[in-house]
Amino acid sequence: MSDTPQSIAALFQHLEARVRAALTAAGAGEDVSVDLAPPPNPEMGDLGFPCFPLAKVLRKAPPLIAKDLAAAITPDAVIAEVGTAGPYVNLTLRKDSWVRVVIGEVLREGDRFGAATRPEAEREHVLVEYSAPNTNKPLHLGHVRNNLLGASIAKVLAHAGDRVTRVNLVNDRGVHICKSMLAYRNWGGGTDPEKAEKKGDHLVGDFYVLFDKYFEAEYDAWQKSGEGQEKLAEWLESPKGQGHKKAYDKAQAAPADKKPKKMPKPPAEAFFSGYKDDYFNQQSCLGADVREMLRQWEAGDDETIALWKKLNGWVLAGFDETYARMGVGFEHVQYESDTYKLGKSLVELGLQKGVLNKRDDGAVVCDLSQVGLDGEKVLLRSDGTSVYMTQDLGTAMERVDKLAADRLVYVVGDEQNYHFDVLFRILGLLREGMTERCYHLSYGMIRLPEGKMKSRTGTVVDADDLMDEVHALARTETEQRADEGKAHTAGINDEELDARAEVIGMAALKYHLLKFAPRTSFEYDPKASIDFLGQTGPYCLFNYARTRSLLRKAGGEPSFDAATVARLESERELEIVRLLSTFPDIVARSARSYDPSRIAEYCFELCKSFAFVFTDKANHPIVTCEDAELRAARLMMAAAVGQTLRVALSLLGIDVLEEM
RNA sequence: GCGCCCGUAGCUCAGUUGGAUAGAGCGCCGGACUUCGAAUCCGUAGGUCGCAGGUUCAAGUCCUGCCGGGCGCGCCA
Repeated sequence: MSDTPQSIAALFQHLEARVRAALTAAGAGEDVSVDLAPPPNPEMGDLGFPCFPLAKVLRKAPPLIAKDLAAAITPDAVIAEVGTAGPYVNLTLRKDSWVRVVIGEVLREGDRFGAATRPEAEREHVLVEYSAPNTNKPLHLGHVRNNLLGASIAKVLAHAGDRVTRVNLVNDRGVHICKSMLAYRNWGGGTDPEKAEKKGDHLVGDFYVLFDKYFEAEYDAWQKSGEGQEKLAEWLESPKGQGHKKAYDKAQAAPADKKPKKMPKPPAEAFFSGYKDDYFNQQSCLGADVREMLRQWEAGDDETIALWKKLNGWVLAGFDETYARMGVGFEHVQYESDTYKLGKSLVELGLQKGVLNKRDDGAVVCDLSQVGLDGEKVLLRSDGTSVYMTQDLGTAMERVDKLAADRLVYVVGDEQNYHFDVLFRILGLLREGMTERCYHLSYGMIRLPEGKMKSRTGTVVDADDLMDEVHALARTETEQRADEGKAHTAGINDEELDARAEVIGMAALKYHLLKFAPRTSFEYDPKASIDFLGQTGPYCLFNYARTRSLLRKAGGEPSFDAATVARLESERELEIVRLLSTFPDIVARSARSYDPSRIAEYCFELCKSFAFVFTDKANHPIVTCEDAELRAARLMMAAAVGQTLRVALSLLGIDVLEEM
């Protein structure tokens, strides 16, 4: 009795040890896992486990084993009762010590609640790379998901006990950057963000679109030219062209109910859309200009570098504004213009180790059959230049060696799944154990009702516009409530109104994008993203505000008292306590599975459970409770809910409001 | 053609190392504002978990095949 656990973790450990002891006494081996989970019905108990796996070892019927085990686990300072339900053993906890430990820990730990504490030596250094924007156009909805996901998982990992470094690898060089630069030089007329009254990233993005417009016109004209028609005719005669024509004719001739889902394009259209990249690289004047510009950039041409620096400066300044508003940041920012040459020395190492080999044409490749994949991957072109994969290999190795990272997490869309699979496996070839250190936090694309987002054609949801939009909606909502005299908005000034609208709008957006598991791809519904009803950010904020309102009315934060808090004993109150007790485990699971949506889900569950008690004024009065001791206990509970909610929401990057 | 991911309520999605009666939001329908904040709360209805086999004491979860959808498979990034 003297060894009553003083923390949630100790309490669970104690329970597991009691169960383990009973299992061992019954003759089960150490390998049988103890898996305590709440029974489907609270009347059965608080935690239970099935005895099926023991049947083989003990050679007895599961219900009999359950009976024996239940008898072997005697009540103690935390276990009130042990019962069985068929093959299940169920523990009922002593509610007083249970409530005392849980609420006590929440209020004692404050913003550290749910955080894993481990010795410094055991903390791993995790590097989270996210955002990784191209400096040729502004950020869009896809980047928003990436940024929110990356920023959130970084916070979750840190809370779960890792040492986290957030890294941005800015893609600031290459053909696509030169397209914007060329368009600006040709048709920009010396404009700048100030003259154009436009954020720098948007201004540069306009030139990227402009380049594409000119290029399309050029390509269009070429298609009608003799040379274009000649190429088309050549293709139509080729086996590939013939094959396509056959498929096209067949689809055309098919009866209406047997048409294929995806109609093949008319032959000419199919050829020209497929030939676009070849045209850009072979015939296009603009393409040649862009390549020449890239060549000059690599040669360090003063004028080109100056232009590059000017445009990149504008874009990065624009990004900084967007990042700041989203509440995301980085400890390290790397630029590809600095890192793109990394990896070449690794290729040497790989050749020495014999895991890479030089092909007859001079290219250095990795035979992927070594790692269970098909084909080979080129790491150095025959002209000796490196590819994207080579840079990634070099960057990864450098992060491990120079930044002393134990683990590398890459937040990148799922269209690059294969790339990272290959990358991690080749890293493993170059150095033992590297594969296991890497994780690709892959996430699904967000589709628009019109289909896929394409920045060149302008069918994008711009990040800045999106934030303006959610802000405006939250503002309208808040004003409306002020007018109706409902909300706590009477007499607040415009500045405060705006600040609240920003928090509420961003909460709606962030929650909406983080509540889906990362791998889930979904269609972007503008209405749902700013929804305030149901499982949403504003709903969570609202319930947090309710807890704060209670404490204000009661005259401030309650001080914890173990004897008093034990007065919480209704089923609904105990459900809240149970939920609070699981938060540390939720954080750990979220970190382990790299999935912030578990935190989002948890926030909602906790809110719902609190709202149930909060609105049950007949049976659960809080501030108005006449029993002073019970009132104090419930205020502690409200404080604990608010505290936990604030921590959980902060892991999603969501700020809270005292009033809304 | 090959590889990976997905298919769960009308819609959008959860579902832990396989465990007890598969959940939530939205929508629908029906209730609840003289009382701590109705941006709320409670309740009802809604399921052959894509299909067919298999493994297991136990399968939405694991294996195989098929159907349907997405993504990828370059000396691009």
